[in-house]
Amino acid sequence: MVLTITEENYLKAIFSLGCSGEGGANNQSIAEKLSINPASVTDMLRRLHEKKFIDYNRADGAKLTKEGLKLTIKTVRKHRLWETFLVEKMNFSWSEVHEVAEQLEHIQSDKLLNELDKMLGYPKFDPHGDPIPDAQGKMPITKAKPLPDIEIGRKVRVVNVADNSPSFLKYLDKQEIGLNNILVVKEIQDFDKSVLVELKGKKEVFLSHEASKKIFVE
Amino acid sequence: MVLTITEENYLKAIFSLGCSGEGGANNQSIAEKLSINPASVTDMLRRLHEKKFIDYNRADGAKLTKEGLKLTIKTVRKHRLWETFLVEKMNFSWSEVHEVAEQLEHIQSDKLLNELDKMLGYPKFDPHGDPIPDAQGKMPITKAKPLPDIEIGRKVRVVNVADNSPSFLKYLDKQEIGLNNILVVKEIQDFDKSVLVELKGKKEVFLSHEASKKIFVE
DNA sequence: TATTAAAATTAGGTTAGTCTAAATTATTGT
DNA sequence: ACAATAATTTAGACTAACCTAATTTTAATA
Repeated sequence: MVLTITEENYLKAIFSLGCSGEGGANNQSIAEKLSINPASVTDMLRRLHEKKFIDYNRADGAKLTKEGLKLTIKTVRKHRLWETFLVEKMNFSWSEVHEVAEQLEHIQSDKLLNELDKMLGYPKFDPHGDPIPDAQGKMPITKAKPLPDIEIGRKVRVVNVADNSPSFLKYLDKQEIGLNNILVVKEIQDFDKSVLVELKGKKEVFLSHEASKKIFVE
Repeated sequence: MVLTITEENYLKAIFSLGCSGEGGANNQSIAEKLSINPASVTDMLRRLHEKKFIDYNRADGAKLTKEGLKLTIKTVRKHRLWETFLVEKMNFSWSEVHEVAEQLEHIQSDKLLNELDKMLGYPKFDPHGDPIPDAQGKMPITKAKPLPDIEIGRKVRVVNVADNSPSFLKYLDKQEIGLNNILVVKEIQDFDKSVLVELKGKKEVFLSHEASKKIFVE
């Protein structure tokens, strides 16, 4: 029941690929996510299958088993609690936390995890608006939608961003778009689907279609 | 300049063996400290020597170079700051921190380390009374002595314990001996060198010679 | 249906870190 | 000084994770 750090990272990759889509994760997408060669993935998938953490076949790809899912959700919980800690207690910005949390998520101590949760006031969402599973593995659910799906003229609140890379987050910082900001969708351009939004103080900015798809609002 | 976790652990072992004694650390003592086979140590010492982190020869054993010392002190700093964090902020007892700190000390983030230091108020000693190197690598120095070296009748304060194992620390907890406790040395028994000390509230306890050697007072 | 392209796997190799067993080198007591 | 003992090193092998190159399998298309 004890996973290596590498195994944890594979399961996380399979989890995140499985979430945002159709069936399971295929060999190639996992390889890409972990920045390794597809050939290297095969072996590990076999191992994870033997250990009963995933179901795997060529047709459906890799999918987490119940046991695999449980372990992975715990890793996700750790990752997101640590990110919250870094922002709330250690003066990190949301664009700085990911890399460090990738390390911290592998620390093994249930007591530390529980104390962290308590210290932070049992948060439900991390600094990017991603849901934090509770100690039982339950995730809060929201009905957030990506910005391009919002009707023109509606006033909405940013609740989640679907890309935690420093480059994207720093771009949002520059545009003065942050979690819980209120904004109004003014126009969607026909030719490139870019979105014009009004921020507080009447300031208006254009967001590319690519960027706007990653901004979830309510 | 980037060390693997294993390399960091070797350097820490060499450091701690070099501190409490004569010349350098020999093959066998390192193996014992790391709970591995002496034959496995040889290779790594060669590697660390090649990378200029240690000087090594059969006569003098392994000694850290300036560069090796610098890196090791940083690891020690991290370990002790994390231990302090766990006790001060996360409700850990001094007998619970070591194992988790062994994991946390390998986290790589200068910002996190500095913020940790700041959050804790730049502590000079960890929960076992061990000195915490500052950001420049400087260690506070104390003139603490082991309990058996104290004259009968003197009133002293516990400032450090030289064994961080849970078993020893829990034993001290049972005896109600903790950091900063005031105690009076009443007697040293001839036949087994055990020490009789008076705690606050006039309570008296016997400490074996083994135990008393590990308790440092001022 | 046969060919081509894409995806997955196999084969063989590498590095870090470990092991056991055997061989070598030092140390030490008489 | 020399045998016994202790410490170290070498040799050879293992596992986890990765790689590249070649091959096989599956899917897509003319």
